Amino acid sequence: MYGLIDCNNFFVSCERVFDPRLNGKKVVVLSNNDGCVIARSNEAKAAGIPMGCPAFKIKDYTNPNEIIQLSARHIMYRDLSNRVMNVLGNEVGNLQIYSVDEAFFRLPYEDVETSHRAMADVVKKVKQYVGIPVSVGFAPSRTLAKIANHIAKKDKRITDGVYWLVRPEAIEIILRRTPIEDVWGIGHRLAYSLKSRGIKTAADFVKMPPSLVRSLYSVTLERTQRELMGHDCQIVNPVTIAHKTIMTSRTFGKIITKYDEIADAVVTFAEKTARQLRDENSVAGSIMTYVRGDRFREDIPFYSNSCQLKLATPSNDTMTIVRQALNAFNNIWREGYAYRKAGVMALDIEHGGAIQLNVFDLEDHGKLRRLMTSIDGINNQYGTRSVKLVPGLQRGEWSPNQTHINATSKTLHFYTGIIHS
DNA sequence: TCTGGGGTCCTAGGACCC
DNA sequence: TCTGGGGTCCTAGGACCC
Repeated sequence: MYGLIDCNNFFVSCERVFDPRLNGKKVVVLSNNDGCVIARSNEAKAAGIPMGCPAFKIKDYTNPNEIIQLSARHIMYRDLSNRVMNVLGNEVGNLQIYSVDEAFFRLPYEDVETSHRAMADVVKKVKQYVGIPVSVGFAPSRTLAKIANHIAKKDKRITDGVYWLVRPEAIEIILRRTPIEDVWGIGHRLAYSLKSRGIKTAADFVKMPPSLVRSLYSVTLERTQRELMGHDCQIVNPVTIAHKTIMTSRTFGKIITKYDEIADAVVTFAEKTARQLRDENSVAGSIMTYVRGDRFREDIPFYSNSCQLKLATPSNDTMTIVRQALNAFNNIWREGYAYRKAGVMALDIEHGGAIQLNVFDLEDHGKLRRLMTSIDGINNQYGTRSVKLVPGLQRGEWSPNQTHINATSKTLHFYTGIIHS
């Protein structure tokens, strides 16, 4: 039996914690570049604004004067997420944190009654201590727990935020009411394909012969099907285990054409990637840099490319990562194109092995001098602003737009400074 | 005017080897 | 002119998730 706890409208709920005036209003939180909608209050959902809606299309759905648009503050969301997970972790073991706003766990007690009371209590405590509304769904598999959680959120008859989807007859009824595209693991491509075969609901899907599902599609989809039948297929790889890739990328706030300005972004992304590697006690075996133009502009030539380079020795050292990211960038840089996005990715990651030398371990002056010599060398080669030993993202020409930071919660200045982690 | 960022897994196909 | 069969490894790309 699996439980899934999921925060309701998480980013919007976070904003409301610090600004109660947002309660009852149509509120949306926008993606990094104020690009599109990544969280909606119930009121905004009721107005018909879809997830992922580009910000400039919001007016197609509702009077723009009635809706509050906010730039995302991911550092603050991460902070509140940790607090939610702490409250939850005190109550249940085997917590698998799946994303910033949801976690799976095993039945906390032997019997259903006690488990239900315990979880209803957790829902209350999270609201009371952290200020975030959450819902809990229980079911025999994680895919069904997703559906159960959805019901816990939607069904008005559920007043304590906890819903059990366990009895086979109940599961059957619910699957009949679940559109195929609402099943976890079935995106719009698969939903489109399945519908063309007459599979419209989760119940239709479960009736397909599993061997057919596998031969027509994949083992992944067959696992989803078995999960819907109530079998636990371990389809989740919780994010709490070590990362296999680490990426830092941004869409620029405007089109960038100059080498130095993009190199500045690449260096910044590489610094952050290296820092995260060290935070996770990992080293990367290779580094990839990519650049791309503006995919929505048809009036200018589009260019997109990437280059992956191995490191001589797996490393998490800022200097090493930055240098290789710039090497990769130099391989793909083309003069005369308009760039809108760049990113740096660490791959072939190894964990927990021998700790590599990194710049923050360098204490004696000889090492430090050699380090600075290296920095100078790189700066000479790539431009004076190439290397900065300041962790975190800098403000450059490429910086994303964030024009909707909620100014009313001024005490949160701390959260609004630099781009999110 | 304006369309995010950061992940995972699976598969097909090519390179290479014996 | 002829030119097998079977295996592994790697990569690119496509699908999905929040």
